[in-house]
Amino acid sequence: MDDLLQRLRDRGWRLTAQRRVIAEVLDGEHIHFTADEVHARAVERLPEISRASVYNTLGELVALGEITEVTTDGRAKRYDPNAHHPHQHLVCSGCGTMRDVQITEDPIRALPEGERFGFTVSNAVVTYYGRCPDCAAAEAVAGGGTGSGQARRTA
Amino acid sequence: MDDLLQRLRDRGWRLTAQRRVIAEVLDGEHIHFTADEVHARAVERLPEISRASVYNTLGELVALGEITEVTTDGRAKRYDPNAHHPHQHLVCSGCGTMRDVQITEDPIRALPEGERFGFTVSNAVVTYYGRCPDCAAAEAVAGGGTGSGQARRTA
DNA sequence: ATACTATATTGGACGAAGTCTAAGTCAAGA
DNA sequence: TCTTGACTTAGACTTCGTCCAATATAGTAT
Ligand SMILES: [Mn+2]
Ligand SMILES: [Mn+2]
Ligand SMILES: [Zn+2]
Ligand SMILES: [Zn+2]
Repeated sequence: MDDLLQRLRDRGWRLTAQRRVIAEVLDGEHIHFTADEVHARAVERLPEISRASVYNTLGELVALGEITEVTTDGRAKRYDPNAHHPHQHLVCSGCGTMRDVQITEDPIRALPEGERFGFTVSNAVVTYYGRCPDCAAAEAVAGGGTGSGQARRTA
Repeated sequence: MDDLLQRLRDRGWRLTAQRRVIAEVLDGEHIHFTADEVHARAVERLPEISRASVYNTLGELVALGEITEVTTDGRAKRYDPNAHHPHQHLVCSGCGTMRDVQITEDPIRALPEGERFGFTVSNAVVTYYGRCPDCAAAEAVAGGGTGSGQARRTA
């Protein structure tokens, strides 16, 4: 975290209060926040921080490879501070909860040459979808209902 | 295609001009359109068709499993008529072109039990990112430039 | 062929997520 | 301490998508 701030300084960043607070939020709980969730937490420490600064800083951190942008479905992007340790995600289609997972195979190896069409393939994103235990339980209680509808939490 | 209309009729759908036209557009070129691209092409055949109907129908077709919704980055969702033949996608990070690809491994098998956290895992989406030959060529011409910037086409 | 009605369509208002800009502020070096 | 270019800010704006009340119509019953 201090190392992060140092790396940023080394890259010529001005260390503003805003950037410091955003770094703190991302460091605190390493979990997948949306930009607005980051903003909400940043405001607690620095009430006048703007949405624009959060978007700017997150975008810059992504460009530097310090955090990762995760898009699941049509919802808001989430920002993943766990960027130096490559991993994939398991997402609950009921409530949106997201967990880091490690897989055993290198997915790039699963793409044969004949399926590359001359592309230079640089990375693969694997996302698993399913029901988390909570949503499964909620469904059981609801008595085999429609299977849809669920308050949308996310971590 | 006619079979699609038949399947819809069998499911109790009213066969309206709008739905017919949307089915035609999706059938014509099997490629990954956004809702607005579908609308633009539908309008050529049925000028008064509304955006709302396109969204409604696409949503219904997805629910029936007749087409698939594809989200790559933060942009508009794309609709994939190639739904009865499961596949993954290879996306050019330069221009956004998207190609269907077949992979050799079942990605779900690459997720160990210990990494499932009690979820019932139902499917995995694998997306490959890279540079298409055109973008690679354009870069070479530009003489090892920044590597960014590129008009965003998509197929 | 006509009437009926549940289902579908429409335009436009609305909303969420994100981008952009012009004016003001401030971190850091001299 | 002064200076200045990098940074921040509020709010307008864009894009993608949803929702609604009013209207039209596919399919069926008569
Ligand atoms: Mn993660
Ligand atoms: Mn496809
Ligand atoms: Zn859940
Ligand atoms: Zn390309």
